[in-house]
Amino acid sequence: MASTIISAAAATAQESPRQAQLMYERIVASIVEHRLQPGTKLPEERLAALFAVSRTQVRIVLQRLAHEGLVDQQLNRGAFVATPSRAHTREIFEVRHVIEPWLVNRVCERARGRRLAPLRRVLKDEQKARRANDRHAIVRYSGEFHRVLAELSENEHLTRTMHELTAQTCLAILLYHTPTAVSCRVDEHVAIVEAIAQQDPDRACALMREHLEHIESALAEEPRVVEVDVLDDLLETPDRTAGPGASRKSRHAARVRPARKEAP
Amino acid sequence: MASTIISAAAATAQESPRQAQLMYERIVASIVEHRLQPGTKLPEERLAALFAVSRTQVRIVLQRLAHEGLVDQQLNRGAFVATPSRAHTREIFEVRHVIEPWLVNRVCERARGRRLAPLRRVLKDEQKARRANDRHAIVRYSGEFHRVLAELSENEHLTRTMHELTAQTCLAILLYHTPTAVSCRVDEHVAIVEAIAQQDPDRACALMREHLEHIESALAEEPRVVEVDVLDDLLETPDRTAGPGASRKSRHAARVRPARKEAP
DNA sequence: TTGGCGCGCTTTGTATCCAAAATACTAAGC
DNA sequence: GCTTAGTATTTTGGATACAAAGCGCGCCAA
Repeated sequence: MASTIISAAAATAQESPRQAQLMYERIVASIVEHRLQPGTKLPEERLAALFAVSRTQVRIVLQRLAHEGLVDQQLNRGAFVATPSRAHTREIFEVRHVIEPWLVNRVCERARGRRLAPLRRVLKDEQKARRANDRHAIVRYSGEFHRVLAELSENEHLTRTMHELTAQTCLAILLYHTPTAVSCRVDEHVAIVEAIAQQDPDRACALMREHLEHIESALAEEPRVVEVDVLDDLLETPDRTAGPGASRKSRHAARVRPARKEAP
Repeated sequence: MASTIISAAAATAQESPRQAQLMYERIVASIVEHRLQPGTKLPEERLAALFAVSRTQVRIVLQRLAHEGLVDQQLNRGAFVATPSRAHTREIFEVRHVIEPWLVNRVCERARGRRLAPLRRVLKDEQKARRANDRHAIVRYSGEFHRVLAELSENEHLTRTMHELTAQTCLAILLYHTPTAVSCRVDEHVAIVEAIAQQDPDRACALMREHLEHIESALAEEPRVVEVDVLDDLLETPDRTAGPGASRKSRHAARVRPARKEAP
């Protein structure tokens, strides 16, 4: 309803791709911030209505998300937020173990002094979020740290890859996170940046490796059951100018994905 | 014409996605085998006719190829076989330098003895292609070697990544290859497998690093101008049962991408 | 009461249609 | 003769309409 108004005027020009891009970013953000649960169904019509675009645009975005491993498209059944298996999660961390120490090394070489500013900024945001106890922001900035690190490597390909990996990691954490363990301790991020700033690549790499191991070791073997609602939350994030009245939660309950049927 | 007949009967069932998958594989194969030149335009209607599918299917496949970095989609202008810049090419090799030594290590640990058979098979095919002086097959198997290596790592994510990287490397080689240099010397592949078989990870890694450096150092700074035709070749590969009459080359000349207009 | 089966509704998959943009062509002017 | 502007054609972008598959509900039977 509100969303319809937004783009009613813009519907004439090529505003569609803009809205679609927005939809993409909103979905990714929602996944990363743990506001969209793994397994949540993403019905095309529903998304089309939410973002005031045609199903064509929805499908393009869903295909992209599927390629990035954030969405699972099932034939004739629709798209669901990905539910990474434990094996898949292990692979994700395996890849991160390959890439991230290298990233740290590279950033040590290339980004001295002022160029580390973006990293420091994320640390600050992360700490702020932690003080405010804003769970959504905490998990977002935790991942953001790794993404910014990738950006500093100035390798576009790895940056994209890390974008995908961190987002998938967020899903894995949500699924396998044990209630007691803390996901991503900020002091470890701080220590890594310190080591980089001191031009100590070996130490920085070691810290990164430890850090990744800490995150992974905090994961349980069995996925916990997640309660599902959401989808309307997608509209919240962007313009928080809309006022608090808009943020009623879980109006429509979205179905979670049932057990997938195996090859018949 | 001929292609129309092929799928006329199958058009009823959900044969479309099958044909689309075929189209995807055929295009990738053509790129990898240097039968499709970088910059070649891929007109939707044309592909639709060639593979007897609707434009819808073509667009899905093109989007996928774009995401994999093999195709460059330009707004309102269409899809072109990617033309990786020199900078992009450097990135590709950077990533391969990160991943492949690790792959070698992993394969040393996991794949002993009989499990190396797939690698040995590729080596054999590669040597055969070399003896037959079949340029298309040579370049295909050269890349295949690295892909199979990734598969042996049993990490799906890295396997997919290597699939993309090797294909992109093929494009880069075609673009920047200096006429004198040989792209990928088979004896280096053999040596790597030997080192793996002897459970000598350090040596295997070193050889892989050298190998990658050799490939990269054979590239020129400036892209060479490539003559363009093709597109009909896409139909050749699959059923070579069709007889020699069908393989007339370069019937329609496909336009190469003109200089892209920068942000206006 | 419960389990299976069939029917109707919902949602997805696909093709086609229309509009807009770019390219190619033609003709006029310098 | 070459360049340039205007026009026609081709090609892409996007939405919609239609067909097929899935899913839930209710009914019937055990």
